[in-house]
Amino acid sequence: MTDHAPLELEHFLPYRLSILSNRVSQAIARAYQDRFDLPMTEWRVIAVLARYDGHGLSAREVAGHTEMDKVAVSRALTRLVAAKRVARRTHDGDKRRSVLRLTAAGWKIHDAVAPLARAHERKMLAALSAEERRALKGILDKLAPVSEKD
Amino acid sequence: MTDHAPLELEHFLPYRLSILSNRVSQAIARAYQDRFDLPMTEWRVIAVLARYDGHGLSAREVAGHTEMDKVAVSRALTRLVAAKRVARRTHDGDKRRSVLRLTAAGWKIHDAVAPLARAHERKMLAALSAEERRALKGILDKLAPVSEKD
DNA sequence: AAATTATGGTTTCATTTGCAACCAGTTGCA
DNA sequence: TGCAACTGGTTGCAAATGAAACCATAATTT
Repeated sequence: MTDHAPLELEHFLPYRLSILSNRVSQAIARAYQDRFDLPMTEWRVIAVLARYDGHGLSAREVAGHTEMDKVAVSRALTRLVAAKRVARRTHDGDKRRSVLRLTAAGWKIHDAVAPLARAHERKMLAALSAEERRALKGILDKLAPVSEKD
Repeated sequence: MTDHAPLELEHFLPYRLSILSNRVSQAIARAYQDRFDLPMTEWRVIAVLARYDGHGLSAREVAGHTEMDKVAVSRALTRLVAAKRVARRTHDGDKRRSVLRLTAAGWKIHDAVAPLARAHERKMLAALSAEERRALKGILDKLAPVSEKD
């Protein structure tokens, strides 16, 4: 019998990362979905519109800040606009661009969900020591570029 | 103007985790897919069958080890068996259970892909210092339980 | 200024994924 | 035994995701 050097999945970094991330995302996604009928994608759009309030971001810019592709953003916006959580106007100088802003309803969702999100993060971080928390930040900073698209 | 305390997505742990994991997974997935017509799910099945060689695992057991749900495993197996990468027999004492084994072709794939996987992991780890690598393991160990299903 | 190329955004279609219902076989128990 | 509850695995259907084609407008080239 040859030595096949089988890979031990449960110690394989990309695998562990994927499992962890999927579990976390799914838990959060379900929470938002159940309480606000708000899929993750839409939450992310709301989050960046809140963050860059007053800038009147375009869909392209939202895509940049959320790391979503433009199709996903477009679909999220369709629903958000329909639900009147986001107001979409057309850019004055460029009729292709949209100009996006949270409505009052959008802000309300944001203000309700943001603390939930933070609580979730805190719960995760609570499992770690202070050094581990610091280390994790550094690690993520270093790994992010490695995984970048060419 | 009220204080809306907007959430900064790019510093939000679950978000960062999700972005990182998705990028990594997708890069790897594409590599396997392109070279071996092997989706991640099927690779995972192969990996655990290789790991528990000789045990004649059932689909249920594969699901357990891969953290995939049984439907995903079933579908992956359909293709793997069709491609003769996995041999499926029926358990002697229990006709519901399948007994799964890698075929020679399955092993060949495994032996080709495993080093690729390891190389990918090495590339990630290379971005980190020795302490960071150690820290990361510990962090993943601690975070995994937090995210567990109830 | 007409023709080309590029950009913001949407639509379409094919594939993937998740969930519930389902089928077959097994176990527990009256 | 015979019936209910359970388990391994598959199927079918609906929603999520991704890639390419597409439309309208803008910028660039000649």
